[in-house]
Amino acid sequence: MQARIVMLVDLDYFFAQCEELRKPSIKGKPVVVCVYSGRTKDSGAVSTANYVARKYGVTSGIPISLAKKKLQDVDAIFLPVDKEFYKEISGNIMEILRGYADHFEQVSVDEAYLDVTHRTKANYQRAKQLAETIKDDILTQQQLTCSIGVGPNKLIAKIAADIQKPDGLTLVKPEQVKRFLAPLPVRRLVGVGKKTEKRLETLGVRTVSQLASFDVQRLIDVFGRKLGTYFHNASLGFDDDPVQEKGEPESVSRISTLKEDTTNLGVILDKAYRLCDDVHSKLLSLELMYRSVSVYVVGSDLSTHSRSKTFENPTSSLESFKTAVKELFEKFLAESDVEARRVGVKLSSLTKKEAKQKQLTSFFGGSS
DNA sequence: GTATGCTTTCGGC
DNA sequence: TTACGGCCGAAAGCATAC
Repeated sequence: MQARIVMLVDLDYFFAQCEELRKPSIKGKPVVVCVYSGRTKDSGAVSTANYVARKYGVTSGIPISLAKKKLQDVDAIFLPVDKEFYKEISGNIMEILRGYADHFEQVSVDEAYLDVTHRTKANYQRAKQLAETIKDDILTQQQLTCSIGVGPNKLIAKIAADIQKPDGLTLVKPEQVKRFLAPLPVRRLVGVGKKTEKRLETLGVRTVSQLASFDVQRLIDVFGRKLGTYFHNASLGFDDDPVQEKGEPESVSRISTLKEDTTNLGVILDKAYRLCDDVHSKLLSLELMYRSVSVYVVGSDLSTHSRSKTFENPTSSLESFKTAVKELFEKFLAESDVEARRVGVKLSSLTKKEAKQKQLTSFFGGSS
């Protein structure tokens, strides 16, 4: 593949920044955006907090009550998440970003990759100017800040964007890649999770530079050809994954907290079937069919569990969905004594609802 | 023996 | 003192296919 220039644009503390936008008077105060579960007044978790709140140790995922404790003597703002509002703002920004890219890929509500090779003539000076223009434009049009990483591929752009934030801009030119990556822990590479980190550590590999000098054949022996080759390439900063528009989602799910912990199938199904209706209507609006059904349980001890089943053929039936959900929860309750705190349902192995199935049916079904 | 697919769990945002 | 969401895709661990 020819030399590319890829950017990752990451909107800073996105949900909290959206709230500052809606109500500028809260700027400068700690802003904590929360998902309230509705169980008790303050049950729930922190989704995002602005940097003022982060100074007090309030970060994503901590319990709301803990966040309140950390901010007890401070004039802090606690707000419930308003996803629709954030999506609307995200949509505006993604539209702006798309206009600056040869190829565009939105990866989440607040992140997108831009391949800008052509319009910068593969020149980093121009790429830096373009990134500054993008930051200005987002600030002018939406009054939001972002952090941008620029590099020869998605792997480098992503890691670069994390170097300076909020309101950061980090360029890593091809000739800088090696020194940029060398000191990083292997954990920073996409594809290296906790287990893989451990396995690499037993091989004496902790940093990317150690990975880079590790024998490829041994990596392949340990991790298999696909993964071994990938690790080797990543350690050298090679990544040919193209920037391209995401197709359809791979799964559609909903999860919700119960009023009280329970092992009662009826109570669980009452909640789960309503989640099924939501997920199914989402499925139809996307014109997709599913082949796999999963259920989740988060136990009273916050342990997570799931069960799933995969059908022979894709379908879009709500009845089959609910029947499968019932079977899966029955199965789960029969083989576990976990009390359910939260329950969820998921459809996956999604495919476009189209002529393909019909062709198969008419081919095999003949006269019908 | 490796690749692929399915199931379950993990972790980032 | 404890405290605890919702969603997604990645990771991990098997089972089975090639």
